[in-house]
Parts: sequence; structure tokens; C-alpha cells
Amino acid sequence: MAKKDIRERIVEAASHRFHEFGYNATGIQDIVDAAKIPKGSFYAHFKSKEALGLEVLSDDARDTEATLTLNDETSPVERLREHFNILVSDYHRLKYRSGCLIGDFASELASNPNFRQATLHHHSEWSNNLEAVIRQGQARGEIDASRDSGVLARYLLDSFLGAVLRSRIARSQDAYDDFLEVCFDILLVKGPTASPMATKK
Amino acid sequence: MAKKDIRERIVEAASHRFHEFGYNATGIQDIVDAAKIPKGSFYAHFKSKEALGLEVLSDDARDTEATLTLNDETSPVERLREHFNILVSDYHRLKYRSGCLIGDFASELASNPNFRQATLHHHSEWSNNLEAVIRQGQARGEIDASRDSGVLARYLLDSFLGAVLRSRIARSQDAYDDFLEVCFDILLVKGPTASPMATKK
DNA sequence: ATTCAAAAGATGACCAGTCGTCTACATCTC
DNA sequence: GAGATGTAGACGACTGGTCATCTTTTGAAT
Repeated sequence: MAKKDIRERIVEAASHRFHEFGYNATGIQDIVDAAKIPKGSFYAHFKSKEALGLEVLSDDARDTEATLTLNDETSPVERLREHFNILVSDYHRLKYRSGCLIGDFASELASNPNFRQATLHHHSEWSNNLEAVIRQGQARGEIDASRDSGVLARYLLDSFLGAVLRSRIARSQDAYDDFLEVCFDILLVKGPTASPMATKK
Repeated sequence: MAKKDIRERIVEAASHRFHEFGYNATGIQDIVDAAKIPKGSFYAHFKSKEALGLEVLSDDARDTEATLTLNDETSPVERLREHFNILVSDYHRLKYRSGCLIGDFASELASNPNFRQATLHHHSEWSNNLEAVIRQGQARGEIDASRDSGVLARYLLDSFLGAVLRSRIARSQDAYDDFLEVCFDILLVKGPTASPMATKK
């Protein structure tokens, strides 16, 4: 077994467990059991549980980022919609048992300086990307240009993370449906004349 | 020391720790140290750590609920604003180190059936209350009646919980400022003519 | 190409500490 | 004194991490 393969198995096993059970409720033994490696080997690949956690968080953020197209000819609003739809379909596939690490680590590990800093960094990167696309939407007249793109982006991300929380306790798509409806019918719209939600039903 | 006083000290100590460090990172020893009781006494008051956690969650939800006036002559929108302002001022007082248990338990304990169920229950109660007030706002013409009050309420709560997450990692008021701005300038407004955010700056 | 010693990597048993819980004993109350 | 209540510290399980020992790889010499 190549060293790289083992390392990736550890990361993958940890990622699954962190997503479903959280960081503190996931032990090293759980991870190495899932990765089918001896426990002592873990430390040949990672210095510590924390080092693994930070790497898994970083990978998660990178994967999330990849689902948002920053520069493209297509409609910025549609790109945003596609971004969230991809994320939501992942949660659906996992039967709404999985959280989002940025939200979960913000919640569970905010008192750990290293995690707090890393989580804040990734959160900001994400909302900056959302903002860039929103700004494009404003430039193309798809989104009301009188709205502060930064405020919108950050709010959007907050509400998405909140929707992830709800979906996990409810084990349901409802939170995402609500999220998509308000975002695309009220927030990310052309101007003061938002389309009424009632007519969507 | 009266038995009731000891019990309340345990609840208070646990509440603080759960809010700042989360459930799994808070041990019974931490709680009894903070409550200044012997560890063995804990089980004279609570059957288990889980029983304490559920009670602290319930207390937290009750306290939060008390900050929203459901029936009153005053403006529903202002009541909603006051509700969130009270919550935010608490977080400010605690230097943004505190989370919201409904959000945090949704994140950290979603895989525990008892916590998931209780958290979902309290989350729903909260959003139902928000919905009732939003509906009053719609009846009084303060909030666009073409919006689905249930969708709005749930979305609002999701976004607030997301703002709490951000405020904790950023240790800052920004998330709440963004939340209040979007909610009261875009979502909870009279009709299709939302006041532009740019003019608020 | 082969051999061998050194270096690097892997690992199972072990470590000290923490965890939530329990219970024998101590203390209190009536 | 009897019964109720409180509690110190033990318990068994688990935690993240260490390390002595074994295995594999590497690179130099022939």
C-alpha cells in the first residue's frame, strides 16, 4: 500500500466522521478503524489530531469552493444557484446526516485558537467568492445594485450554514428549499420588484 | 446550602460552559468545579450528563422565547427587532464567545437521537413564534403579505443561527449587523419597494 | 547485479490522563 | 437510632499520543 494512499484513506475516513459526528466525538481509533490502518501508523502521517482536523477542514473548503464558478459568461445568479444546488445534492445523498465543517467547527471549536482562525479564514474566503459573483450579477443587472454585495454575500452564507444546521436535526430538505426560495426570490433579484413568493406556489 | 440552590448552580455552570466550549468539550468535572460542589453530588441532582444537557437546552430556549413578545399593540416588526437586539446584546456582553445552544447542539449532537429531537422541537417552537409575529406584521401591512410567513420565519432563524456562528469565530458584531440590516431592510418590509441599503450608509 | 549497513517507516503495546458513573461510607435530619 | 441525603474516590472505558521493536527501503561498495 503506497504511503500516499494510506494518508488519503485517513483523510477520507476522518472527513466522514467529522461531518457526521463532529470533531470531539470522533476519536483517533474511530478514524484508523475506518481507514483500516494500525493506530500507531496514524502518527507517521499526521502530527496530531488537530493537524488532521485542520487539513480536513481545508480540503472541505477547497471542495466547496470548486463548486462555485467565479468567472464565466453565464449568468452569475445561475452560477450561485448551481453552487448551492450542488452542495444541497451532496447533503441529500448523505440523507441530511452530514454537516458543513465550516459551520460545525465554528460551533464546536470556536474556543480553540487554531481552529477558530482557520475556520474564519475559510468562511471569509467563501463569502468573498460569493460577493465577487454577486457583484458580477449586479454589474449585469441581474441583482439589485443598490444592495451592498458584501453584506448580501455574508448574510447568504450565514443563512446557508443555518439551513445546514436545521437540515441535520430535521433530516429533511425543507431548510434548503426555504433557503433557495428566499435567496433567489427575494435577495438575489433584479430590483425593488421582487417576484412575490405566493405566485411561485 | 439548599438543594435547589445547588441544582441551579449546576445548571448555571453547565450553561456557561456549554455555551462557550460546547457539550462534548465540557466535562462533569468542569461543571462541578465551576459550581463549587463535589463531583459525587452531581448525580444527586441529575441522572446523567445528557439529562443536564437537555435541561440546559430547554432553559436556554425558554429564555430566548421570553425575549419575543407574541401579543401586543406595538409594531410586530419592532417587536422582532427588539427580540434580536436583546439576544445580540447578550452575545456582545459575552464578547461574542458564546454560542446559541440550539445551533450548537444542532451541529455537535445531531447524531444523538435525544438531543436531535429536543433541538428540533425548540427550533420549531422558536420559528413558529417568529412566524406568528410575522403574520401579525403582514396583517398590519408592515410586512409584505405576499411572502410566505413560515418560509420567512424559518429562514430568519436559520440566518440568525448562522450569524451566531460567524460572530464566534470572528469575535465581532459584524455578523449581527449584517443580519439586522438584511432582515429589516429587505425581508421584513412592507412591500416590493424595499428601502435600498445604500441609502442607509 | 548483488550484498550489506544505515536510514526511514510501520506498529502494537503501552502511557498518563480524562471521561461519566457508581457506591461504600459519612453526615445530616427527625 | 433509623432513614434520608451527600460525597470522596474508585471504577472501567476511553482519550490522544509515545516508543521500543520490527520491517522495509535506500544507497554505497563490490
